[in-house]
Amino acid sequence: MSGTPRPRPTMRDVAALAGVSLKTVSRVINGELTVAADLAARVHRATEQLDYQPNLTASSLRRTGGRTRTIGILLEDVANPFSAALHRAIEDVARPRGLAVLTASLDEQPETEVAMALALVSRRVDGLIIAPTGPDQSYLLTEKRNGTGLVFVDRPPRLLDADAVVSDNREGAHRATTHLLRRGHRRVAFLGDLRTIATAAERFAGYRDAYRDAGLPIDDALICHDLRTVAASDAAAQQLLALADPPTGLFAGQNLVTIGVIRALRARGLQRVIALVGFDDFPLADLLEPAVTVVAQDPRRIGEIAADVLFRRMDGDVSPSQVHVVATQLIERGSGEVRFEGSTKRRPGT
Amino acid sequence: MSGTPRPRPTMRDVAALAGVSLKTVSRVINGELTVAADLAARVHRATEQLDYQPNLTASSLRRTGGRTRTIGILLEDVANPFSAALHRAIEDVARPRGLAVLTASLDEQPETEVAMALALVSRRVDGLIIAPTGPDQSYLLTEKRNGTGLVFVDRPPRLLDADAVVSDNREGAHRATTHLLRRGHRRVAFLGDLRTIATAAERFAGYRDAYRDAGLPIDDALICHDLRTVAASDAAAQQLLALADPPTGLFAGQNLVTIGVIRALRARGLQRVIALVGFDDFPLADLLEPAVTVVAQDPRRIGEIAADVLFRRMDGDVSPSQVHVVATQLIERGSGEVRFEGSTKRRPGT
DNA sequence: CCAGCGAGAGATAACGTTGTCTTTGAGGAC
DNA sequence: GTCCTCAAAGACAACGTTATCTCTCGCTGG
Repeated sequence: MSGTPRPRPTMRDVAALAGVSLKTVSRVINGELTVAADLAARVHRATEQLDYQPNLTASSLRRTGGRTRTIGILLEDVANPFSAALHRAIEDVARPRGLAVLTASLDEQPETEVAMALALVSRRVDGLIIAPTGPDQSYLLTEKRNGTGLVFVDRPPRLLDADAVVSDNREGAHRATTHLLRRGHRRVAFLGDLRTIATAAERFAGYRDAYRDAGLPIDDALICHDLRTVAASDAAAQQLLALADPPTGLFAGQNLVTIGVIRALRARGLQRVIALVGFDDFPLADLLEPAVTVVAQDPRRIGEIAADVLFRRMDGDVSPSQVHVVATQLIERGSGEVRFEGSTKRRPGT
Repeated sequence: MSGTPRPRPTMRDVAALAGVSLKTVSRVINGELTVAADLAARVHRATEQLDYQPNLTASSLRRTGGRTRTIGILLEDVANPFSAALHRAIEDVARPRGLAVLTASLDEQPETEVAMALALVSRRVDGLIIAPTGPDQSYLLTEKRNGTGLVFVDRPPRLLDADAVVSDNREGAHRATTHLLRRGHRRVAFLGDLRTIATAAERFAGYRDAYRDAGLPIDDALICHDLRTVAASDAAAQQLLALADPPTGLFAGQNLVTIGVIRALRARGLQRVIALVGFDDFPLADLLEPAVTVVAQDPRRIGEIAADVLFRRMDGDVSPSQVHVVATQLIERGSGEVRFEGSTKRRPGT
């Protein structure tokens, strides 16, 4: 039916049909007010008749500053709830400004981060919001100097001076751990993501701070790092629970880790015996039994702030870059309020 | 430190530094093999020295066909798990082809659909994957004729001939309902999303089919349409459960509806008494008690097929458009296997 | 009545690239 | 040596816009 693609109408075609000059069409399309009403009307009629769609590619090439009205977002994984909420929040701030949003998932692969950042730079995005995964963002130095807005989220940039918006990971982890210590637990295990990830390291630091502030010693046997999947976390938690002197409370330093830990507790029927606090909220946490106590981050807020900061930079703000810290919130739902009673020794039969 | 943005280096600058012509630089950048090795090396050295990044905006303006190496995806909401999984699957197919991905959320607003589609068209995306929300996609007719690839997901297009990839909603709902009828339930309630949404209508049709095939009558008092939120679904379910002659089984025709229904069942302590099957799987459905039986869609598969079809179209495939139907899968987890025993009459005290 | 002005409209060049054509020169056949 | 061929490299125009400059009026004020 359609056959070979027909050439798209251009401003030239509109101008010819409306009987005006090319530049007049440009003025009308861009809403400049120096065009007589009757000419503007003729132009509008012509655009409709031809179904003309302006070519933003050409326009940004010519336009001063080369603005494309497009920004880029690099996230860990658009399908994970934290990233997705961040994404949505940024989109909501960008839309009213007429900005389109390019997205990509990095999957903790530094090479992907560089490749995608450059791919978006080649498309001349006006700004970039990045949840960095590599150990070095200096590859963006030239870009920053060239005028591209640059804001980091979730984790601060390294070897590059730029704005960042992050959760208060250390403080949140401190609160979670203290929450358990206050309820009588002395053996609180830490289960966390890859230590090379800045947020994971911060959360571990918060855990240690809490022990130090409570004047209690940490048993290194209760520390599990580098858990990247639900399955790995499940296995690690099961191993902890099988210790001769097992933990009575668990602090899970990440979303998927929390899920894995819950599976482990269920498998051993300990979900009402062993206390659990997770870092980062997740859907349905309140419908599980027991409902899961978490330190909730606020991805929407992080996204909104990041977008605001980005747009200020894109509008020419050259004040010194800043790290914005977004507070976390401890949500008590039950799993974290299980008190420690009795012996820390292993219950017979489990 | 950075001060005013410096102008970006162009191919011209690279050419000057390397002592070759502009066109030679273009050839090297595009990997054409007709350049002598020593010249190519000089060019590479110059690009690195200047930190040159090709301008894809300019290149797609000039390039035959005006390809931008960018596609657009319009989803209901990038933050909902179904859309996010779809998004991720498409991204995974697009990445190896060097395509960047523009995304936007439509929130069931037809005007947003049109506005965002045109915004992406203005940016000259090579293809569009759309989960349509409006009643009429004919506004894309010109675009299709102009050569933009066009594939619809989740719901078929209306008043426009184009490819679509959808779940087998009717069959899935039929299976879910039959599953309940086979376990002795005679009063199975239907709770669904807005009837104007094509998928919701299909799922309701499947529910009716199942009753018809079983030779049983439907009680219209057990039908609840137009549930858009968890809260509304909760309330609607509670009302159903309070009927003098309440349902003994529930079919929830959508994600959020299922969650609302679970809340209602919990509130009345009926989660092990009344059977529930939900349409569309969701994270942690297996960790709830009882675990939730669902008809799972396969958003990854839908996304992969949509991307494949899109790329074929972009590569010039002009065969007649087609609707690809992706099978659903009934996952028995417990909530849907509760049998009906005894009277359909209201249990005293509930 | 005419210089001067300002606003509306058009002509032209340019943005950074690639398509196409032309030039250059090395190498081979006669 | 001459002619032809062919590959490499460059010159130039063009993609669809917008920035800038110029031109044309109609009006105002003296």
